[in-house]
Amino acid sequence: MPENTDNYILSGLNESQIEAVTFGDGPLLVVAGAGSGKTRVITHRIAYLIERGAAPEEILGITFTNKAAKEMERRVGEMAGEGVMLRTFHSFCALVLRRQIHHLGLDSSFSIYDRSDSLKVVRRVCKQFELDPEQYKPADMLNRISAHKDGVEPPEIAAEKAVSEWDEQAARVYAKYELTLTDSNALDFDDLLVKTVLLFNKHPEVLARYQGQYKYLLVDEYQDTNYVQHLIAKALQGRHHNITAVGDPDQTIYTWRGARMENIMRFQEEFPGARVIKLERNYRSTANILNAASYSVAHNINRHEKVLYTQSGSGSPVEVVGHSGAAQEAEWVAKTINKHVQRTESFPSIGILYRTKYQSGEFEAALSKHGVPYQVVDTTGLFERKVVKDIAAYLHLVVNPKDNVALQRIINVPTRGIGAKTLDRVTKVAEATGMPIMPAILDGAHQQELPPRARKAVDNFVALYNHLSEECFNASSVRGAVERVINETDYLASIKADEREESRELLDYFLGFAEQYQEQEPEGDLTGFMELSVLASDVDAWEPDTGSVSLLTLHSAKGLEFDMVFLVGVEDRILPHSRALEDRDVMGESEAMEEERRLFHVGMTRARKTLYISYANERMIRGQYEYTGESPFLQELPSDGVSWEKGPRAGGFSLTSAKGRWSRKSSGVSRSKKKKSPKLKKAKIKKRAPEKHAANNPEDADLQPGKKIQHDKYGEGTLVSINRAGEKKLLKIDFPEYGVLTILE
DNA sequence: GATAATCGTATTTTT
DNA sequence: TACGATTATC
Repeated sequence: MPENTDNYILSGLNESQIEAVTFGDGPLLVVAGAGSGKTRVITHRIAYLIERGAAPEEILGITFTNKAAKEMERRVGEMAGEGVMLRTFHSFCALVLRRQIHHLGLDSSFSIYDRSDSLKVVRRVCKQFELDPEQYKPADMLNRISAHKDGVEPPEIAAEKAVSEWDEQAARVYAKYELTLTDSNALDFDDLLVKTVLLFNKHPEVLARYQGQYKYLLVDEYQDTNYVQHLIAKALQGRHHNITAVGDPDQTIYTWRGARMENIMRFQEEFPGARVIKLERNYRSTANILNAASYSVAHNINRHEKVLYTQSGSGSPVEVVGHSGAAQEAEWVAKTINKHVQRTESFPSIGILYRTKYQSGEFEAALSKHGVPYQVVDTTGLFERKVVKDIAAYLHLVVNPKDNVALQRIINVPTRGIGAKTLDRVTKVAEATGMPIMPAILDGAHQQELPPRARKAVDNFVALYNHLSEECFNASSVRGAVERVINETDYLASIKADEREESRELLDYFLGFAEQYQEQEPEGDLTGFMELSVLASDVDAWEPDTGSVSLLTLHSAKGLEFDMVFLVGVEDRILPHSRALEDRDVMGESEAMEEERRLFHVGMTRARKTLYISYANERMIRGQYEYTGESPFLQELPSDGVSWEKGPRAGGFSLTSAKGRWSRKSSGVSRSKKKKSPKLKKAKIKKRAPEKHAANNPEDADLQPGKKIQHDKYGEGTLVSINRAGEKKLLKIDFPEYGVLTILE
């Protein structure tokens, strides 16, 4: 290896990292535990390859999110300049398909459907087939379709494989769904991957071109790749065999989306001669944090043994803190942050991590009440808001007139007298002509079929469409095009007065995004912008460490790190989420359960110095207070390096009478008034101090998991969990002699 | 055909 | 709770 490159590319790296960075040609798997510097290895390896003579254009780096791609681009840019292609699988495939999809007989102006678009199609198909929406839930159907696509199984295969009525119906819906998308010249997220594989299979000469171009392929987060993605990676490295995959099986948290840990586990079989390098030294966390996380995830059975070590000090203990309710938990987090800031007079990077999005509300309220700046990293961002989707639909339709979903979305938005009935007729007329709706009405197919009034309305719409097409075509910028659509449709005027301001704000953000897009992609056109608006998420725009606390889900926390982490809501049906508990099998734990545990592990390993884990005994779920209580995962933490603080013992509580029963009085009606601000949830500091009541029932507050309980039949036991069942409570109590029993009280 | 009121169901996680 | 979807009314 060239000696002179060592200093700036290799300095500060440990032995295994250097080995990975300087690995020569051939397949390489880097199994990198949390905090072991895997991103560094990738960026340095790219720099090394370039130093060693590879052209930047010959390198393709695949990341899991656009955000990660951007970050990597920045880091590679600093070390080795520009020109390396860094993208997600989805955006790379979109790029390939825009250029090559004509080989598959499709049109390069295709729309990309997000999940809600796809769901609309599935709903319509289900309705058409007159399927009972109870038994055949569109969302489940779509998940199934997606699973088939992940496995590159076309509808015919799906039908063959069906072993139940449900499977058969799903296959039928799948087939129709595919036809509908093709007619609309649209691809869904999965199609981006699947069509790319098809393209490569059917047209080896196209594949050969990409194989020739990309001599080096590096894939990050390999543990979360699915089958199609694996096929794409395999195809791309087919000529030079220079694939570097980096990942950590313990951080597989997307199996629900088809991620396969086996892609890592069986890497050597798939890529013969592959070298495997493990990165086992953790540079991020204190020993206590690392130890707690490792100990916990070691409870998974389906796992390859991996030992992480650190040379940092033990640090302060991991603190586990219980609370009576979710509001108290949030309050405690806010106060703890303030205390810390006052004591140290500094603002460390802080993350509040939770399992589900809806949990953010309590924290937003508490933080703003205490004047703590925060930002919610919300993935249901700008582009999924109705207002933005409406305007985007016009743009989609201009780019791709066949886009039936877009058309159906806006043909009567703002209302222009084209109701369900007219739309229905128009759809029928279009079907008769064999054309998608917009082309059909542009052709005047509706003229004879509609009553005068409806015809006029449709004619007006056609006129508007033509006008918009022209405007967009003539617009000097992407922003200009978007602006004209907003103006010419008179969209804002149609919004109810009290929501108009908010809509305006959202659209302003959208416009700002268009402008930003153009700055970054001077060559970019409307099609490119529309693509970005579907594939990008708000996480991509989020900037860490800006002197505010970050609120985010465990999933979106992947790959990030904070000085201080609050892992909150670590409760019975929240962290192992209730949905994961459902399919628990009798013999042991389900796959889903293990994934929840990995999620817990991912959360803990985000922390550098301080880790708090907290739970509440009660929280609002679906508008009702429910008992949750300690997560079973907490029992799996090591005793060393973890300190416990049970929730506040509020009020006197008569636990036992002579008969070992406990009395129960009326539970105070608790409520929390939380008016959700309709504004953008991103990066803003709310000033409101909502009323915060909570479950202040002293009895309940004292009935904490972990509490010793005397039972007249079974003796003393430890309360494991509490669930409310109507008027009664279901108590799970661990008795030394009998094990865990469930008692209805 | 548009609007308001009511009803029912969903909340895991995301490219 | 809170949203979307269906229904009732104008």
